[in-house]
Amino acid sequence: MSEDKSRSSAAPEGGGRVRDRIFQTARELFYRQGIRAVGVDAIACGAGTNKMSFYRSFPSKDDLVAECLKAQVAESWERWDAAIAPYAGNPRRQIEAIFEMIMNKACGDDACGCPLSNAAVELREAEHPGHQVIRGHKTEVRRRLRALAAEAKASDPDSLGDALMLLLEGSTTTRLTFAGRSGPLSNALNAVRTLLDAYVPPTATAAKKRSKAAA
Amino acid sequence: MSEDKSRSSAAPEGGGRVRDRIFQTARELFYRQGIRAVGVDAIACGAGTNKMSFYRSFPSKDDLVAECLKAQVAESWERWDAAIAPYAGNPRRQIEAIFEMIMNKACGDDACGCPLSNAAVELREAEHPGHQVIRGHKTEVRRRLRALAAEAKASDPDSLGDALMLLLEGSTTTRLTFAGRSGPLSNALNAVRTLLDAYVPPTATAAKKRSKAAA
DNA sequence: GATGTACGTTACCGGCCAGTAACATCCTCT
DNA sequence: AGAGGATGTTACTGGCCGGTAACGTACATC
Repeated sequence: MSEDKSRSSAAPEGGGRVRDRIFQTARELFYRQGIRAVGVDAIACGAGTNKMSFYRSFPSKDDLVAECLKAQVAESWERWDAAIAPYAGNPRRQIEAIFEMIMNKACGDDACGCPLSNAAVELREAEHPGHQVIRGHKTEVRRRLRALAAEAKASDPDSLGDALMLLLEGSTTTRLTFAGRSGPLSNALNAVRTLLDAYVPPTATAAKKRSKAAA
Repeated sequence: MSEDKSRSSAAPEGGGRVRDRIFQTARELFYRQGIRAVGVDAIACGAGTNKMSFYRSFPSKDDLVAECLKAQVAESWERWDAAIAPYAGNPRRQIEAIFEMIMNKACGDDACGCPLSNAAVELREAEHPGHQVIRGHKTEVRRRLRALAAEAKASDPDSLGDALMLLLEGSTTTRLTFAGRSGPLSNALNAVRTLLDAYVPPTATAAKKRSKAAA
């Protein structure tokens, strides 16, 4: 009982420790078992509290779901930016880095694909608050991939960007059916590099690598 | 005598009209609203009958789900075979035809992506009877795409086949988030053709097209 | 006319679901 | 010491879930 370690109530309003525990527990359970498969009782219990404390922190399960998706979006962009940061000015390498990051994260050993895409399957009611979160995120992914393709001076940036997005979505999706890297995503990076080679015309800087391969 | 068509007891057990109505209703509702979102009451009611008749035809909802997935697999291969049949001996054209078929079916105007992939998201319990159906289907898709890539004399058939599968899965997945063809799948065929061009070495028969484009 | 079969109807079960009320506790800050 | 806020506890509602029992009805065949 007296085994308490950390105690701080600095959050401005409604934000306490219990809320964070519930939030993290919910994100994990939603991701592992699916949103519809997890009840608020299971979330509260998994967070070491009870349903009453849940409803003191969140107005409803749907609101929690939407908030979890928003947090997922934010974390996703953090990883995205961190992945491409080391290769600023090298859009081709940045694109590869994004896919490497995805391979390790959403397609890793204990991964279950993309939480946003999975949520899009589970939440079919058009009025669910999580819908615009998902759609906004995917739209931004598409925009950024197209922008990177343009920065890489692709012959058709929109086409390349969309192709990369399809590969990305396909990679996370197949992760749910094929365990580990045994599935087609083992060749995802090959596909990315092939598309880059095909869409990005040989420039002066890239010519040396290309001529070297041809020799 | 007992050789009538609609009423014979040729079906081993339980094959009637109500069963078919329930089956078709379930497939439609599962596809549109999701498997977990549809209860047996809604299925029976949608089929113009009641829950009791449901359980006279199917031992459980999970069995019905698995049977729906099996039917989906069978129909999927029918469409696949019908799509590639006109282009026998032309694997490259067959691959394009498959994607065209997918664009019209799983990514059509009123489509909700791939029922099998969606089911993989919703059915996370490892012991669900539908799991092996999904996995078997996706494995066969992968095998056939790789075989087509090999038949097309791709430089790396497995890599091309997997890339095509990722594009395919990505196309159906993005359909749930982007309405109509507004999403990245508008460039799916471009990606397919680009990959085919990149993986399939220019042969004598393909050289004329390629040299024509280069001129 | 008897029988069997397919189907409809009603009622019910236990369990889980999302969500709430009322009350007790404890911690923290003043 | 006292107050207020955050949390735990118990019990509850109403509804839907998957699944079942018992019974009634229509029909077709023999």
